[in-house]
Amino acid sequence: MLRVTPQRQAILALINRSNVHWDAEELARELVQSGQAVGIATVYRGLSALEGAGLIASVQLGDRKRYERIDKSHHDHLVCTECGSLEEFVQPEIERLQAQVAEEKGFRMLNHQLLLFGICYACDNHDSNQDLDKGKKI
Amino acid sequence: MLRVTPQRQAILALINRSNVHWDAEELARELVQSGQAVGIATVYRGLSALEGAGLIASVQLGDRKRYERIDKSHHDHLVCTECGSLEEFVQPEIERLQAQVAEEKGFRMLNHQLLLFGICYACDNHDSNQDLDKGKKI
DNA sequence: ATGCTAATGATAGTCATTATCACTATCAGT
DNA sequence: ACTGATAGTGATAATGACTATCATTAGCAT
Repeated sequence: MLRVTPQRQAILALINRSNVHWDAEELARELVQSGQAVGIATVYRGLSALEGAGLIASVQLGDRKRYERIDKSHHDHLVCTECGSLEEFVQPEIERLQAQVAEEKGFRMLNHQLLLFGICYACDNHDSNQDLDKGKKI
Repeated sequence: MLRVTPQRQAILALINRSNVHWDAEELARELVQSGQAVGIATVYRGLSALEGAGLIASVQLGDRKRYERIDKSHHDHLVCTECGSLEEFVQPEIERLQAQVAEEKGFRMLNHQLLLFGICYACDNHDSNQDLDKGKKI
């Protein structure tokens, strides 16, 4: 049922090629620049389909949804509210405790999302830099 | 600067009166029914102001933001993707490990959000009930 | 009581995402 | 390879949650 199209291949390739956390608009812009423009609606549908197929993963950040490549290992995110950057981390013990909580509550956990909001090292140590004020807030 | 108005008192009272996780629309509807109608824009501003003042808390769920009363203790949420219900839980060890991760990364954590998505006990054991299909998906 | 200014509320606007729809492309079965 | 069923595309309209605007109202510091 899920068809392989040039548009989806382009989207998938771009996401798998880097550690960037893309949102639909950024991805569409990048595809235009690389000469393989894809309609914005198709980008949204493609991202949704690829996520459904387990080929990419997503992080819901406020009103925006960002997509990233799939790692071998699940990870969570540190979100800098100054510059919008996402940093990844892995903490197996947290994962284990989450599963344990769900188990205790009779809750069949399918998924989870852990976001730590705050100021990243770079922003915390260079906040005299006025340029950073232009960074997107979350 | 933050003024006390009947509208905000009504909003605060409603949220503090129950364990319900309200969103702006639901709250506005409830206020209309209780005879103290408040403009939808005022509800949004009131919720934001009350959260800023530390009188209520919020959980960002997909595209919607829900508000809840402040407990003595921080808690996280189990989100049922079948019926949309929110269940709360506390796991101090997870909290501690989060702080430790941030510390190690040189990240100044200000806040966090942990959501466990899945099927709650009620939905998991009564999914033959067709009515549940009408439940709002997250 | 008075005035400064925050708050209200009706409504218009914003913005990310989804639906629509005519058309195109994939792919399974011949 | 041909072809039909149907999934995908893309331009654009629609949706829906939230925010801005602005004239008017109302806390609250003095």
